[in-house]
Order: sequence, then structure tokens, then C-alpha cells
Amino acid sequence: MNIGIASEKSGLPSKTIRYYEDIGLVRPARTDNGYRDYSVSDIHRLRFLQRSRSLGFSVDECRQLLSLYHDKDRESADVKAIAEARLVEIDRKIAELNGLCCLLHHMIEHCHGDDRPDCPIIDELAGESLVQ
Amino acid sequence: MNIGIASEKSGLPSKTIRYYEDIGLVRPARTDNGYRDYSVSDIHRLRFLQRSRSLGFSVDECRQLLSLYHDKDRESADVKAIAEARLVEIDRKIAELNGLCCLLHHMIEHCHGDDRPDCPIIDELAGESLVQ
DNA sequence: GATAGACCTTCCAGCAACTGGAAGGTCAAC
DNA sequence: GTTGACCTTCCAGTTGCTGGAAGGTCTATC
Repeated sequence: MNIGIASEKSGLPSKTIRYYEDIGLVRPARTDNGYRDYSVSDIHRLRFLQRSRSLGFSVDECRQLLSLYHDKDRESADVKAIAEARLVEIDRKIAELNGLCCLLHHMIEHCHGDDRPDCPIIDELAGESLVQ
Repeated sequence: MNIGIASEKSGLPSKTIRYYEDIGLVRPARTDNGYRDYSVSDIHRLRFLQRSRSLGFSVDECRQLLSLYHDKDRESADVKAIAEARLVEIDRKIAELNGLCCLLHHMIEHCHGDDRPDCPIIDELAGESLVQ
């Protein structure tokens, strides 16, 4: 299968697929003319990557997951650990964004938002703080 | 003031302060020996940047906010618009992360996480889906 | 056989927002 | 005069791609 087909089947842009090859994630065969030739199992790997990435795993985590995917002697605990680490990170990020959301909301609420220059948002950023 | 002092007073690393100069955000004077020489108002600008960045504004938004900060004829509506756009973006991100959080949580819950290889997380990533 | 258009290839550069490090100049203290 | 803490510039690397240039290949049509 040419890269265009692989792209369609995996849901990844060709550019990304080539990039994944560069960093050693999915290495397809080559045909005589030098074109990449993806096998069905290559497509599975690409789809696996697409799903893992869309779940927010880093490329490095994806690499580990991919190797566990192929390791028939894997321990599910190893997989779970990676997923749990990701979850902790996501929770942390959500908490951080919630904090920012509150602060911004608060600032926006107090800004009349008209054609006059006085603005509690600017005041806040300048350090004449109501919050923080 | 040397950059080390500016760093202390603004809460930004020296590297970052130099970077902000490179991209034209805060341009200090120079002393005879070539050292950067920060004025009190430079420090205010740096602190303003530090706060804006920590509230999640992009460097480009910070640039706009900084120019509004100095514009005594600004309209607070302009500031409010930037902050509101940021808030929308943060809300969107929170929603996205909440979605990922749910999926991951679900997958983790179903994984026994022991020394056996069968793993619903891997199955999910491979496309034998329970979710999605 | 020529040519057009859709593929494919490699390589290089750029995005955001820094961060690290090398190589070297300056300054204050001892 | 030497040590050590500063400061300078410049270049490269981070993450995960994405865009574009320059050129090769394949297939269909004339």
C-alpha cells in the first residue's frame, strides 16, 4: 500500500506518517521504485498511534505502548501504569485550567468593556491586584 | 538594573527576558560595557508579561495587552475582547481534557493491571473498541 | 510517443516559547 | 593576579508536526 492509502486507512496525514518513520515508530517496506509499501500490520500500528495520540499520549508514551502492543508477554500492569500517569497529568492540567478560568472570569466580569480606558484586567496584569 | 536583578524582580528567568527582547517585547537600555540596563518601567513591563503569560495568554496576546497597557486612550472593550477569547479557548481545552479524562478513566478501570498480558487499554488503542 | 496530473521521494525550514550550553568579556573581592 | 559571579552573543535542541521546493514515477489520454 502506498502512503496515500495508508494515510486514508490510518487517519493520519502522509507527512505525519513519514515523520513517524523518521523517529522509528513504523518502518514500512519499500517497493522497487522507492515508494513506501505499507502492510496490513503497518496500518494497524499507524491506527494504534492515531488513537493513542488522540487520547493525549505523548509520542514517547506511544512508543512504549506500541512496544507493549507487540509484546505478547507484556504485563497489563505496565500498560495501566502509563495510562494512569497520563491521567494524573490530565487531571493536573484540568485543575490548572480551571484555576485560570476562574481568574479570567472574575476579571472579565469586573470590566465594563466600553470605550473608556480604565480596565480592571489591565490593572490586574499590571499588578494592582484584586486576585492572586 | 542588570538582567539578574530584573529577573529577580519580574519572576522571569534571564533567558526568557533576553528572548522577550529578541522578539521586541521589552527593550532595555545598555550600559557602556554592553550590559542590559533595566529601568523601573521595564520591570513593570516584565512583570506585566509574567502575569499575562501565567494567565495563559499567548506571547502575541501579551504583545497586544502590553500595547493596550501603555495606550492611555485604550478602550477597555479591546482588553475585554482579548480576555474573553482566551477564556473561550480555555473552556474548550477543559472540555477536551474532560473528555479524555473520562475515556482514560474508563479504560483504566477495566484493566486488572497485573502480570498477565491481556489488557483492555491495549485492545482499545488497537481498535477493538469498547468506547469511541 | 508526448504530455498532463496525481502521486511519490528527499531535504530544509518553520511554528511556540523558551531552554541549554559554549565561548568569551566584565567586575568586585581577596 | 586570580577566583567566581556576573554578563554578552550565538547556535542548537525541545515537541510534534507542517509547508514548501525540487525532482522522480505512474497512469491515462491524445
